[in-house]
Amino acid sequence: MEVRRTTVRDMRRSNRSVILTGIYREGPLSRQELTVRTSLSAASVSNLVAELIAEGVVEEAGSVESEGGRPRVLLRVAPTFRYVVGAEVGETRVRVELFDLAMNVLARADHPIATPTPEEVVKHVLEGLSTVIAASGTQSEQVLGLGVAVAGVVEDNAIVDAQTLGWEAVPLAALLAEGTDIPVHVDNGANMLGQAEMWFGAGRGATDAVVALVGSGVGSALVAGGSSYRGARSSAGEWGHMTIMYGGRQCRCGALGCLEAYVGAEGVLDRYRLAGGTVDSDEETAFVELLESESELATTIVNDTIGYLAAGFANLVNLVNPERIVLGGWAGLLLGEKHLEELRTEVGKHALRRPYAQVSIVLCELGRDAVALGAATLPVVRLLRDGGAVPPPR
Amino acid sequence: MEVRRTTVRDMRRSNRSVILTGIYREGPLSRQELTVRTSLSAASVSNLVAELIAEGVVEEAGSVESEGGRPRVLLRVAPTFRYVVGAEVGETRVRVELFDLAMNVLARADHPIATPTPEEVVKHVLEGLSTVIAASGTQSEQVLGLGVAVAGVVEDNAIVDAQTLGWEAVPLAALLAEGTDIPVHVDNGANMLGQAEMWFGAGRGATDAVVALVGSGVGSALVAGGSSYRGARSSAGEWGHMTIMYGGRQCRCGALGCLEAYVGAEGVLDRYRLAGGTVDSDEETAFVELLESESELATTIVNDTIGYLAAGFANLVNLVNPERIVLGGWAGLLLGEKHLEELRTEVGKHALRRPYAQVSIVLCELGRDAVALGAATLPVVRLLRDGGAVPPPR
DNA sequence: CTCCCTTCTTCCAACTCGTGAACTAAGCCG
DNA sequence: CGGCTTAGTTCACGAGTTGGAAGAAGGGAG
Repeated sequence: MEVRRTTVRDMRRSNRSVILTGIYREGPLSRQELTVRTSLSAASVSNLVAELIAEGVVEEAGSVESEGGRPRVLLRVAPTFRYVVGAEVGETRVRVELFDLAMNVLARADHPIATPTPEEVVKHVLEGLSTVIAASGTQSEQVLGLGVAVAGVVEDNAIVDAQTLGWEAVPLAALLAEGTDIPVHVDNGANMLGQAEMWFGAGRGATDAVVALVGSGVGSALVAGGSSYRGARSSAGEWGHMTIMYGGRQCRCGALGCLEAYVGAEGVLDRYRLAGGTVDSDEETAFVELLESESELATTIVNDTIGYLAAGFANLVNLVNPERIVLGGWAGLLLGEKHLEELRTEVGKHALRRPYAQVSIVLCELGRDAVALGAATLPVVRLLRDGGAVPPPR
Repeated sequence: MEVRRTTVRDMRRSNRSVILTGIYREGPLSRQELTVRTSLSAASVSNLVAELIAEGVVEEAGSVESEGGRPRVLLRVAPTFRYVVGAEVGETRVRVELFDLAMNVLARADHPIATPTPEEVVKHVLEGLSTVIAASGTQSEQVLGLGVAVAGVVEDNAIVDAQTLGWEAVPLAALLAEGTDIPVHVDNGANMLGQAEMWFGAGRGATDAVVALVGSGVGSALVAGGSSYRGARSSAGEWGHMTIMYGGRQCRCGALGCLEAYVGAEGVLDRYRLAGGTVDSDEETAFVELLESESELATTIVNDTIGYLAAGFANLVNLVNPERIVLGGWAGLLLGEKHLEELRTEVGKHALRRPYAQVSIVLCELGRDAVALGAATLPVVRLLRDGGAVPPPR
C-alpha cells in the first residue's frame, strides 16, 4: 500500500506541482494553455498561478497575441527565485557550479584533487559552494539545494560503494550537511549526466529512454515512464557489465565477457594492442588515433567495437523497449560522430524488428561537462515535486 | 505533463482505490489497520468503507480480538461481488476459466484448436466464456471482465504481432467485443503469468522483480515499482533475445548468440544433438531425459545451460537491479528444481557483487497453468484502480 | 450482574478545494 | 466607438477530509 493520496490539501499541493512542472518543463505557457494541459478548470489555474506569482516562484513574461482576442500572458518560473548548485566529484577534480532556475551557469569553481579521500572531497565541495555563492553575489538562503554527483553506487544520499575513488560506505550527504545549512542531495554521476540529457539535451521529450555512456568504462542511466529508474536498491543501469560474450575477455569487474571489456575505451585499446596495434600512452589520444587510423587492423578493431556496442544496444532495445537511446561519454561521442549510421544498422541485426523500429539512436548533445548541471537538477526536481513550496529555513 | 490529478472527486476515487486495494492485496484488514496503512483519518476510512459495504464490494468477515478492547472487525473484498474470466490462447488450445474475486476457479473450459486463426480463437473464447458462465451459474452481468492472454506483442488491447500463431495486426479485443458485452482486456501471455506469480505466487511482496520464463522459447515479465513495466510501446521484457554470445548460435529470430538459442529447450536439445546426444522426438520428454541422464555429455550440456542462463540472469541483475528473480516456464522449472543452487552460484560469477547480494532467485510456485489466472487479474486490476466502481451496464 | 476500562467506530462542525457561470479585461476590426 | 473574440477573475456552491467528541462493543474486577 505504497500509494497514499489523502487530504484535500495534498490535492492542492499536487495541482501546484502539476502546474509548476508544466511551466518549467514546457517553456513559457499561458494560463489558458495550462488549463488545457492540466485539465484543471480555468478558475483553479488562475487561482494557483496567482498564489505562485505572489510567492515569487512564477512570473509573467510578456504576452503573445492570441487569435483575435485578449493576448495570453506567458508565465515562466522566475529564474532568480532561487538558485541551485551542482557538484561533480571526479577522480582528479571537484567542480562546483551555481545555476539560476533557468539553469544558466552563474559561477563555477574547479578544484584539482590529488587523493580523493572523503574529507578532501567534502572540504573542496564546501569550499566550492562558498566560492560560487560569493562569486555570483547570491545569498546562501537563496540557494535551494546542492546536488552532488559521484561515480559510484548511491543509496539514500549515502555512498555505498565508489570503486574508482576507493570509497566504501561513506555517508557523503551527512558529512556535507555538517558544513552547510543548504539541503544536500547525492546521486550517481551517470544518472546525473543522463538527467541532464533528458531535461536539456538529446533526451528532451522522451519518457522511456536509456542514456548510454561509454568512456574508459561503460555505464548507463535508465529512464522509465518519465523518471529515472533506480531498481530495488538504486543500482540499476549497470549496463557495462552485461555479458555479451559468454566466456570472453576478462573484465576489471572480474567477470568474463562484459560489454565494458569490449567497448570501453580501455577494452578497445587493449584489444588493439593485443592485435598488434601501437597505442599512445594517453587513453584519449590513443582512442582518437585509433579512430582516425586507416590501417586495416584499426578498421577491424573499430568495426568490431561497433558490433559489440550494437549488441549491447540491442539488448537494451529488446529488454527495455525504449523510445530513444542516447549515446554519450567521451569515447561514445567520438565513436558516434563517425559511425552512428553503421551502429544503427548493426543494432538492427541484433534486435527484434518491432522494438528496433520504435527506437531512435542519437548522440548526447551536452558534452561531458553536464554532470554538475544534472546534479543541480536534483533540488529543482524537489522544488517542482513540492509545487514550489520552499523548505523552511533552519 | 502526464500526471493530472485534479478535482476533489478524483481524490475520493483515489482514496477508495487505496482502501480497496489494501483490503484486497493485504488480506482481511480492520478499519483500524486501514487508517494506519493509508494514513487517512479513521473518519474517512469508516466513511469510505461504509460506502463500499453498501455497494457490496466489501464485506465484514469475522472479528479479531484486540489488546483488551473492542475487537476489530475484519474486512475483505466480497468474493462473490463480481466474477472475472481469464482466457489463455495457446498454439494448440484455448482455455477459459471463471473466478470469483478471491480467485477461486469456479468453472473451466478447455478447447483444443487445430489451426489458430483469429476467427477460430475468437469463436472458442466466446464459447468458453458462455460455457463457464453457464457452468458456474453466474449471470453475465456479474462478470466484471474477460482477460485474454496471448503469446505475442500486444499494444492497446490489439495484437500487433504473434509469430507463434502466425498473426499480425489482429484487433483481438475489438473482435471479441463484437460477441459479448463483457469488457475485454488483451495482454501478453508472459506478462500474465508474471502477474499471477507476482500476486499469488513466488513474487508476492516484491515491487521490483523479473519473472523469467524458460520453455521452448524464453521470455520474461518485468515488474518495476510494483507494476508491470511495458516499455515505450509495450514490448519490454524480450529477455530471450538478448545477445549473450556475440557471433554465436543462430537464433530463430535471425540474430546470432541470443540467450534463447542457448537456454530455450529447443536450443538446449539442439546443442545436445549437435554434440552427439540422442534426443527423443517429444521435446519435453527429451528435456527430462537430458536432465536425468548421467552421461558426461549430458552433464556438460546441462552445466553449460546453467552457465548461459546464469549469464542471462546476471544481465538482469546488473541492468535492472531487481529484488527478486522468479524462474518459471516448464524447462525453467525442471532445470531449477535440480540445479537452483548451482544457478545461484553461477549468477554470482557474472553479476556485480552488490546487486547480486540484493537479489533472491526463486522458482515459480504456480505451475504453468496460471496464465488464465493472470489474465483474469486484468479486470480485477481495473476494479481496484477504479476504487470498486463498476462500469455501467451497456 | 454491574461498573469501569480499553479499543474500535461513527457522528458532527469546521475548513479547504475545485468548479461552473457570470463577469471583467484586453486587443482587433470596421 | 461599438461589437466581437479570446483571456483571465470572482464568487457561491457542492464535495471531501479532519479532529474531536460521542457511541458501541467487549473483557475484567468486584
